Amino acid sequence: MQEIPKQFNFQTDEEKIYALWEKSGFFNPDKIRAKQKYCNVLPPPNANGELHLGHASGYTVMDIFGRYERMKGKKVLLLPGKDHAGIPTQVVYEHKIKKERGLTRQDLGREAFFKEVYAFCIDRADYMRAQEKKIGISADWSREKFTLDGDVSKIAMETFVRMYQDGMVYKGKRIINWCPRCGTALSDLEVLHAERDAKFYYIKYPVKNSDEFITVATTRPETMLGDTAVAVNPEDKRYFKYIGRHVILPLKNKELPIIFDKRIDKDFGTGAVKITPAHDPLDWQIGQDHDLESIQVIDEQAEITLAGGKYRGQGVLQARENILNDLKKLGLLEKEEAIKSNISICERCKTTIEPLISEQWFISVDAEKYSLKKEALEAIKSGKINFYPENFQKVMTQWLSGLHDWCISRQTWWGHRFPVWYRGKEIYVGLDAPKGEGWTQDENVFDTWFSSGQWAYSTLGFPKGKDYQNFYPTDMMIMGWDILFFWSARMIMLSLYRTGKIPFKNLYFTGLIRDKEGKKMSKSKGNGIDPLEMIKKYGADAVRLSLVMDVSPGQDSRLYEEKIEGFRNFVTKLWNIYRYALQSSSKFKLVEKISKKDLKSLADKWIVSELEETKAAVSGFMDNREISLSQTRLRRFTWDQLAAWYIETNKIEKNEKVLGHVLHELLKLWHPFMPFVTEKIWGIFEKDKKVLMMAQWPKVEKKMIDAKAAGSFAVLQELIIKIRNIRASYHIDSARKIEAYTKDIAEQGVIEKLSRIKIVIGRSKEKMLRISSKGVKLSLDIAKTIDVKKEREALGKEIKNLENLIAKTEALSQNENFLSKANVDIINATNARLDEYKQKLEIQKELEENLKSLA
RNA sequence: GGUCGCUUAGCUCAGUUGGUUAGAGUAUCACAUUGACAUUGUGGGGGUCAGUGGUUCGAGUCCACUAGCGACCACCA
Repeated sequence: MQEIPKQFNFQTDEEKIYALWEKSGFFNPDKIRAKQKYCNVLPPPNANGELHLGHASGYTVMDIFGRYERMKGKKVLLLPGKDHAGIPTQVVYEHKIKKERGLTRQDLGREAFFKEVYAFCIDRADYMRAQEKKIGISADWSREKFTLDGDVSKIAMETFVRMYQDGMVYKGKRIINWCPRCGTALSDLEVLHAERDAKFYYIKYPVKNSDEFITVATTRPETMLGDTAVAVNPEDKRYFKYIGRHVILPLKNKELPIIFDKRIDKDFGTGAVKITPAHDPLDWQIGQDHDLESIQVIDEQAEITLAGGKYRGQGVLQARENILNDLKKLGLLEKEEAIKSNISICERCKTTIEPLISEQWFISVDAEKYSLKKEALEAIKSGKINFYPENFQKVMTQWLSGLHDWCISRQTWWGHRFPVWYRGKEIYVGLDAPKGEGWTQDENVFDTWFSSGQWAYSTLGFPKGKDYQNFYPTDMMIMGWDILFFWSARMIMLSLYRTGKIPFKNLYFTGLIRDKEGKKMSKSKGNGIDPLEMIKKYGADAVRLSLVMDVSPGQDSRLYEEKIEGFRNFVTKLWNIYRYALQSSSKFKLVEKISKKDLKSLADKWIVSELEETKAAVSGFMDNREISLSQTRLRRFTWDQLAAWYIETNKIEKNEKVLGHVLHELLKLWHPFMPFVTEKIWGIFEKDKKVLMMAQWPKVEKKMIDAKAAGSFAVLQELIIKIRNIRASYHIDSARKIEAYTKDIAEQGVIEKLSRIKIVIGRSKEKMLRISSKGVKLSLDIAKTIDVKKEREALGKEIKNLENLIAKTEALSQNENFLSKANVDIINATNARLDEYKQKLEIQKELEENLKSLA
């Protein structure tokens, strides 16, 4: 007998198993001989931190599909990478040098800063890679990419150059979102909105040549320094009399035109709005349309500019206070009102965004020569990309439809610097610096999503690389829904433009992992769960299961330690099934193939039949990307059928070959979900074979499906459960063997053992409790122990239930509409069901008679 | 304002193209047990599938509306 520990020792074994897989070489698709291919370019995590649950959950899904496809005999490439993650990484590193050395990036200078951050990222990447391996992802590390790698960068740059040549990028002065803390422009997507308590200030603007006033309401009085008009709705009768007239801007004594624009809501505030084109997106638009001057009064540090006169140099909040005081002195502040207001904040640092006019680079999403927007919409509409869940297709379509030009220049240092050079009024856009003297390179770097948006093909060596030829378009892309717009939409647009093809055939969204209360996990709240700590405590397999089981795509899920613990117990259960097998016989081994001849007992036929049904169901679910359903089905087979019933019968009527076969197939079926424990067990049994990871996914043997055996076994189970039930409700000592009489019975041994009774063949004595399932009857010698009244009540309830069912089913089976419209299979099944109910009813009535006789 | 979700057992969630008497995990209660099982086994209780209406022979599943919750997008001067 082999000695094997009571549970899987994941703490020491996981690392060895991962090393074994790496050594086997099969993470690398070049080592796999197969015609069919499967590729998933993995989303690169930001190379500035730690592996968190979001990564863990995504990787688990990616790995499950990857391992499944590999076992199905495909050349599988899971291509890992890291993202330089422009702004977030810069923010992290700036904090670091401030804290550790008291330095700013300016102290270091651009070049030195970049070098340091680069080294930092490489170091973090090593650290994170080790973490990624812990979750078990079967990625080809030899192909790992970084967004700043030369080849990857070059492709991204080329795309920019081409787009420039195709008239799809332009540089222009526009109102943009400015983060004063990060010191850069941001795209609309990088701006969040938050509701804050604010004040609405009503300010009186004197009307020129009169003693009247027009009152405007604003939450940002400091911007009035840059006002260039007051606008009202053209249908607002209150202001008709001011057509063609002017107001005087207080504090600056400047004449402002009164303009009419239908974008002004006459029911909001006073219906009159101060227009500051330089510091408000809507005002900017109105300013453009009415040819208004833009006066920048707030600078990039969120301080008042020279144009702000005496308020120059003050921070916006300080200026606001001073301006309000001055207005009060002049009697021009009519009133203040507390309101809730939506403000824009920086996604990364939560600083209030200052909208201001700035010269930036933009991608035109709807250019004349090539419309990124239209092409993407069309590709999605054509259904070339399968969305999981499907409704995210709508979300994507809607977002694309309303897409504006995308600001891609960032005034940070960490990232791809624009391949643009200037000399006087000359501009040069190209991959390499232009020849000649006096050129200076554009200071900006690309929005990080511009390079990651090209990840699907830039990592594969577009356009000539072997991987690109082999694996593009990729098969699968998996990400959290929170980066749907940031990433997947941009990947679709940029890939279509650059390669003419969709980047991936399937787009699968995972939900967010929340805490037990459904709250978002975050460092500041301290409610986060560290996946690595959990792996250490419960094992990677348990963590994997807890992240994907009973979870559906795109739907958020909650995670808490008890849940992981439950899955750890399941891993232990699986382990012990194999431990039992090993201990049951010194010769036990896994069996690859069996034939019908090997099936001896009813239980053998039943379990093999169930195995085949399970294989078919699991494969079907997996092909539909239904991870959770696959697992649920497998779990039921493993625990409720195999462990609870078959192994119990196997203790009575051993059939090592059948058990060995079932366990052989079971390991394969579980492997994509629980790679470590299954590989470990496989290694114990199949020392000389290649790794389980490369074993062939089970094929369904239809001829082994045996409905008759399944039916007979169900009868057996019913009888046994009935006896157990009686024992439980009357607390009959488990040691007491109830005597049972019957004329003739199959599977006597199994019934006796599993329900702890002693069967005597022969006529039953008087006053015995009868039980029955289908045609099988047993008389139990416990008439004295039971409460006849209680049993009759229970039986009565059951009889009534059956009668109701029969009435309902009978009505259905005779309904003409049903007969003419329903599918034949359904009709047959309904009739069969009806017969079954009737049979059952008959049995119950017999039992009722029996009970009456006992009273 | 627009869009998209969610609402199923005490809790956390599944529910595959509409078709058995709606499931699992967990919790709880009773009994048993250290026998492959960091426990496990057996059994019980627990749901008018948010509500209303519709389509259908048949609705947890499809449609409409309502309510509550959530998210996203836009805008809020």
